[in-house]
Amino acid sequence: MPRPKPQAEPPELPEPAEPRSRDADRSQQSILLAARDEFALHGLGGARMDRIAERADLNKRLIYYYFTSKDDLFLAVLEKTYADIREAERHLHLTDLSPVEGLRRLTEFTWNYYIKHPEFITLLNSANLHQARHLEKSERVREMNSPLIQTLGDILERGRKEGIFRGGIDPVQLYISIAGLAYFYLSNNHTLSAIFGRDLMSLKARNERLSHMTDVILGYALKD
Amino acid sequence: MPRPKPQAEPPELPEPAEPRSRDADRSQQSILLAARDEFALHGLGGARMDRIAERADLNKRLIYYYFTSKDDLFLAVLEKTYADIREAERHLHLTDLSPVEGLRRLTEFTWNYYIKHPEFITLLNSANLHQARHLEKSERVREMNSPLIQTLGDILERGRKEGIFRGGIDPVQLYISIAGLAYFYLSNNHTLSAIFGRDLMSLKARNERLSHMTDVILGYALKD
Amino acid sequence: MPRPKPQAEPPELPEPAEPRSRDADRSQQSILLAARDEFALHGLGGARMDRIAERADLNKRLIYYYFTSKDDLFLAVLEKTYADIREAERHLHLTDLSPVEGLRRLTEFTWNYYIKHPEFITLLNSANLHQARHLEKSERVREMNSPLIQTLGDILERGRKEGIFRGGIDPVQLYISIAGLAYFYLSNNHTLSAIFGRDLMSLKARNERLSHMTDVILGYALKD
Amino acid sequence: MPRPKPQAEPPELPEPAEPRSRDADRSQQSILLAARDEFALHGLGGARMDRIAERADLNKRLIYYYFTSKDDLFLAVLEKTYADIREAERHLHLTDLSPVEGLRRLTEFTWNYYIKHPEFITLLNSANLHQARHLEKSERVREMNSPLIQTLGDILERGRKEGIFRGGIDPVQLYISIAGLAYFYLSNNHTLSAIFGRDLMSLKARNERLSHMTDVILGYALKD
DNA sequence: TATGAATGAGCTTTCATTCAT
DNA sequence: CATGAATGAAAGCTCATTCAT
Repeated sequence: MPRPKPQAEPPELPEPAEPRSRDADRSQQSILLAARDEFALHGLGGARMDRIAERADLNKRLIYYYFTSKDDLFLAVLEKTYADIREAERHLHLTDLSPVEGLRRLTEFTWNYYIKHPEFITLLNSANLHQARHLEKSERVREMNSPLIQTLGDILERGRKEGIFRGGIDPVQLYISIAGLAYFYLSNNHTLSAIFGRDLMSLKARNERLSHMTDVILGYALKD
Repeated sequence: MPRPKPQAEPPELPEPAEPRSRDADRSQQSILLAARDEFALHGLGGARMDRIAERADLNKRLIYYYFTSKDDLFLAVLEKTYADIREAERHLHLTDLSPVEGLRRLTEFTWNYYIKHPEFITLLNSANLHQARHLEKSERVREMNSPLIQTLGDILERGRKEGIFRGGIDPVQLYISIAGLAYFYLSNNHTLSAIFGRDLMSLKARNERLSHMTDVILGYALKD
Repeated sequence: MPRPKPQAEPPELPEPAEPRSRDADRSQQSILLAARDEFALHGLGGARMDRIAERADLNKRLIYYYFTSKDDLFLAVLEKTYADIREAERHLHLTDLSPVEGLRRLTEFTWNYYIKHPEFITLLNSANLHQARHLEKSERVREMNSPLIQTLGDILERGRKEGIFRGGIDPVQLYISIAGLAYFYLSNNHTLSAIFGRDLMSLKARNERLSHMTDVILGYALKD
Repeated sequence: MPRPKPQAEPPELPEPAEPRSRDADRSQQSILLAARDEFALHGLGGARMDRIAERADLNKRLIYYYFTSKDDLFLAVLEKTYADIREAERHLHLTDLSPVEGLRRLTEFTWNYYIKHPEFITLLNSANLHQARHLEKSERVREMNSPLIQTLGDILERGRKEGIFRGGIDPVQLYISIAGLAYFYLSNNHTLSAIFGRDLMSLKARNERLSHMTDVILGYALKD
C-alpha cells in the first residue's frame, strides 16, 4: 500500500514533468482545502472526517489513502498553513522601506493577513491546545521559522543606527508582540464583543484597531 | 429538579460550619473544578464527561443532574472563570498608584494571572472557537464586563492631566493590547517554541517577556 | 419499610373513620392520576417516572414508597381504569329498556365512554403489548369481568323470546364486537385519517360512525 | 452517503442473479425484518437497537448508516408493513365473486391476515400511540390508501342493484368495521382472555369468532 | 485511483431505582 | 410523610478507521 505524502511545494517551482496523475494531485488539494475549512470551523476535536469528505466531494477512504489518519491530515493542513503565510511574507519586501515604514507595513500586513485568513487563527489555537505535538513530528518545522525575523532584525538595526529607534529590541519579542496585538483581538472577538457589548468587527472598529496597533508598535520602537 | 447552584461567593467569608450532608454544594463545586481542568486540557470537543466524573470522584449521572448537559456545564465553567478573574482584579487597587505604576501593575497582573491560570486561556479559546454561542445564552455576561476598563480610563486621564501620557487613548483598546501581548505568547508558546527553537517558558524567557511587554505599553502611553 | 398498597375503593363506601392521613390518600390519588395520564400518553415503555412525579407535584421517591415499581404502578392504574368503567356500566340500567333500546344504549355508551376516556384505549393497548402479564398478577382481575355480559345475555334472551332477535348469539362475542367497532376506529384514528385523507374525529364523522355502528349491531341482532 | 433503499418490489420478479457483494440490499432487508419483529414485540419505546442488530446479525452502526435513526427505521418498517398487506389484498380478486361471497371472502381474508401477521396489529398500535407522526412524514402514505375501498364500493353497489344489500352503505365505514371486529379481538386477546377466563385463541374459539364476524357483516349488509 | 459497505470502541445522555435524612 | 442526592446499567447514536472490490 503506497502512501504518497503530498502537499504544498512552493507553487512557483515548475512541476517536474512526471505524470503523477493530475487527478491525484487535484484530489489531494481538494482534501487539504476541505480539511482546512473543517478544522478551522470546528477545531481538531470537533472536525469530522465525514464532513471533510463531503466538502471535498470525495470518498472518505481516499483521505486515509493519502493522509493516513486524522492527526496526520491535521499536520498536513498545519504545514500548508505555515507555508502559505511564509509565502505571503516573502512578497513583503520590507527591506526596500524606511525603518518606520517597514514596521508600519509589517503591522498592517499581519493584521490584514489574519483578517483574510481567519482559519489561520483557529488552526493555531487547535495546534496549541494539543501542545504542538503535531509540529514536533514535523520535519518541515524548521523551515517554517520566519525569515521575517531576520528582516525585522535588520530594520531595527537600521533604525537604531539612524538614531530613531531605541536599542536592544529583540526582534522575536517584537514579532510576537505585533502578532499578539492582532491575534488576540481577532481570536477572541466573539467573547470580547459579548462582554464589551460592542461590535469589534465593524469596518470602523477594525480601522481603529489597526491604527491603535501601529501607534503602540511605533510608540515603543521610536526613541523619545 | 435540581438547583444548579452557581458560584463566586467572596472566598474570604469563612464557611459556616455546615452540619454535614450539605454535600450538594460541594458536589457541584467538585464537578465545576474537574470540568474546568478537563475543558482546559482538551477543549470542549475533546473533553470527556467520564473523565470529569472521575476527576470529581462522583457519579457521572450527577453531572447531568446539576448541569443538564455538556454545553451547559461548559457555560457554567466559563462563567466561573470570568467571575474568578474579575474577583482577582477587584484586589488590584490601581487607583492608589501613580499612572505609570498603575499601568505597570496592570501589565504584571495580567501576565501573572495568565501564567497562574493556564486554563483561562484554553477555555477562552474554546469559547471563541464556538463563536461565543455559550456566552450569548448567559445572562450574567453583562456583569462580566471588567470594571477595570473604568479604572484604566481614570489612570489614562490622570496621566494625561499630569502631562506624562499622550491623549486620546481608548482604554478598551489598551486593555485588549495588554491582554494580547501576554495571551498570544502564552497561548501559542508551544508553536512558537517549536518554530523558534527556543524555550519560551524558561524563567529567564518569561522575565524577558514581561519586561518587554511593560516597555511596549509604557513606550506607547508615555509622551515623548 | 411499610408498603401500604393503595387505591380505587368504590368511592361511595363511607371511609372507615380511621385517620389514615388524608394527605397520604391524596398523594396516592395524585400519583395514580398523573400516572394514568403519562401511561396513556406515552405507553408503558415511553412513560417516565420523573414526569409522573412532576405531574403529581410530588417527590419521585414517594411513588416507590406507595407503588413499589413502575410495573406495579402500571398495574394499579390498569385496575383503577377497569374499576372506573365497571362503575360507569353499573349506572346503565339496561334492564329497564326494551331489547332493541338496550342494544342501542349499550352501543352508544361504549362509543361515548371511549371518546370521553381516550386513556382507556391507550392503556389497554399497552397492557396487551405486554401480553397482559400485569393482569395475570392481579387478584382483582376476576372482579373485572363485566357484569354487563350477564345483562347483555338477558337482553338477547328477551329479544329472542319476543321473536325479534335471532337466536344463538353469544353475548361475549357481541360484547367484543360492539367494543371492537368503536375501539378500532378510535384507537387507529390517526393512521386511518392519514390514509383515507379525511378527518375521522370531526363531529359529523363521529356521529356517522355511531350511526353506522348501531346499524351494524342491530342489523345483526334483529331477525329478518 | 448511503441510499436507504426502500422496498416492496413486486416479489414475483425473479431476482437477477446478482454477481455477489450486492450485500447492501440484503443487509437492509435483514435490518427491516429484524426491526419489524422487535418493534412488534416491544413497541417503539421498548424496542432496542442492540437487539435489532443482533437479530439481523449485523453491526449496529449499519442500522444508522442505512436508516438514520430509530424513528426513521420505524417508519420504514411501517411503510413496508402497509406495502405488504396492500400486496396481499391485490391477490384477492373480489370482483370475480358474487356480492355475498365477496363480503365473506374479505372478512375471512382480514381475519386470517391478522392472525398470520400478528406484528401488523402491534405495529399499528405503536404508530397510533405516537399519533401517526411517523406517517405524516411519509410521502408514500397516499399510496397506502387501500384500493380495496374501491372494490368494496363496487361490491356494495352490485349487491344493492341485485336487490340483496341495503343501500347507503359507506365502504370506508364497512371496511373499518370488518377490520375492527377482527382487530380488537386479536389485539386485546390477552386482556380479554384474562377477564373472561377463557382462551380466545384456541382453534375452536377462533373459528367461532370468524363465524360470528361473518354473520355480523352479512347480517348488516343483507336486506331484510 | 477510487468507492460503498462495514465495524469496534466509545460518546453523551437517559432511566428506574435507592440512599440518607 | 416526605425529599434531595446519588447511582449502575444501558440506551441511542457517533466516530475514526478498515474491508473488499
